[in-house]
Amino acid sequence: MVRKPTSKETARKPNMREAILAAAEELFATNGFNAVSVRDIAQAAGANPGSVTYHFKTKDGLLLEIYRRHCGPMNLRRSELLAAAKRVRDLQDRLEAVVRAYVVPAFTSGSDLAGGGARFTRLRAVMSAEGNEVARKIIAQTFDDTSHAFIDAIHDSLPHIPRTDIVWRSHFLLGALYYSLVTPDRVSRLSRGEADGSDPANAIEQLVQATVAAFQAPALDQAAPARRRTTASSKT
Amino acid sequence: MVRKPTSKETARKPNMREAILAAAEELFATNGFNAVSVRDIAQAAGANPGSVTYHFKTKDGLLLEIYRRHCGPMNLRRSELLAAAKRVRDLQDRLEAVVRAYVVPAFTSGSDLAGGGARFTRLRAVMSAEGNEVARKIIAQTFDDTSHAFIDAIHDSLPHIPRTDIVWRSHFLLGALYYSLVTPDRVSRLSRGEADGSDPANAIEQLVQATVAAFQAPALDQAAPARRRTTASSKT
DNA sequence: TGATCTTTTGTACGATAGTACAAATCACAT
DNA sequence: ATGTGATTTGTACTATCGTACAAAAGATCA
Repeated sequence: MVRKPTSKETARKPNMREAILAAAEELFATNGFNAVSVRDIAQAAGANPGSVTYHFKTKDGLLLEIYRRHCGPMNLRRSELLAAAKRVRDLQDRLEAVVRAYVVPAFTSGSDLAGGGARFTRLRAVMSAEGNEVARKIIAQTFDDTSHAFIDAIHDSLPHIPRTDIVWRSHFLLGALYYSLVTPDRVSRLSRGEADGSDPANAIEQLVQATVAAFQAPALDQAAPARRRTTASSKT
Repeated sequence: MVRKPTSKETARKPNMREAILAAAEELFATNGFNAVSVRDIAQAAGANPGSVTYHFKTKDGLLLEIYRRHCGPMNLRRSELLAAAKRVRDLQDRLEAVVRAYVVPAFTSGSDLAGGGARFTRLRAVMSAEGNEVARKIIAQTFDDTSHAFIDAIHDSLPHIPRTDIVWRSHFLLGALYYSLVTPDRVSRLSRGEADGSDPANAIEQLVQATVAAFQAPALDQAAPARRRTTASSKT
């Protein structure tokens, strides 16, 4: 039997507010912020443009609410996975577990909260590329703590690597992660159909494997950068 | 003595067309395509909005011309560097040389052509994130050849790694490269000022070092994915 | 049922978008 | 100097943008 909505969550369409949020998330994540109009969002959600104003006041407010809804559950899940990963004894295994704890939630397909989800991660990728102001503020506030926690955990597994190198490499990890979600088709194209860039499990395994190796690379000696052998960097 | 312009390249401002292209490149690369208006570009170039229409007909045409101008010289330079890298005998050294040949041109600071330049690379990153149609077409046409050439070269240095893995890892490389150019300040912030994310030489060394290690990671056995030890991937 | 609060609709307003086009201005060969 | 072709300017048109707001519709409870 279908549950009869108790009080608040009623409307002609069951929870139109959610539909608008989902539509906006999808459209922003695939086309960017400015390319999508409020009318586009309303149409995709089967709503009236005025409804968007009613629920979220402004277009920025809509984006803000998308972030607000995801950040809490996502960081919670990440710190859970991180805590579990940190309990791994073997240093090598722990490193992989930590990386996995960072990567896995970003790829979860669930359109609902809890874990962030691939769509929200892609949204963040696009917003950061566009230099969106609203997103920039939230990210610096919300994600830097998580990032530091992961960097610390990785540093614990690799004590001989300077923190600076860890920061760079985890930055590369996030870039690779973002790009895999933004243009998965490129992988399929370049591999001539042999790999499916849209398959999350595949992407996760590849990303974890490659990233763990990158973290384990020897430290980059900043004091004497000219020491490194440079074979074919000529012809500048 | 200042050269007197011969015939074509004359205007009140020496080559206003170039100024518009440069301004558009800068604005698109930092704010995205739709966030920048033709009037913004004209103002930044010290030109009249009508001038943009005169030279490039449409806003898409302007973006197209930016790509057209860079792609030729950039791919030329890349294949030069790649050819030089492929002549390196030692496999380990060759791999690093190939990666360097891929990375270095993308970071060159010169605002003028020849090498692509960081600004154009950042532009490509933003356009790919936004799913820009004009950019998508050009990229598939122009860059896939270069990408394949690099993938082949890397595969030659790592014969025991399946091509699929190489594709994934070079995809991650491009993502990391893009992200480093999009938000360099994040590196400075997370390293608490110890690293300068905006320093190209620094970024290149870190990226090359990490990427070479990633490429050298053991192959990911796709036939038996459950074989891999999985320590803390529980709690799904 | 009728009162009241929440939500949706429809419409409209000012701002700004991309682009077109005629007039003005320039560089330069004659 | 003057005519000519290339470029720049100024302006205007239409479309669409984000947003506001009053009216309609729905839900809830006395």
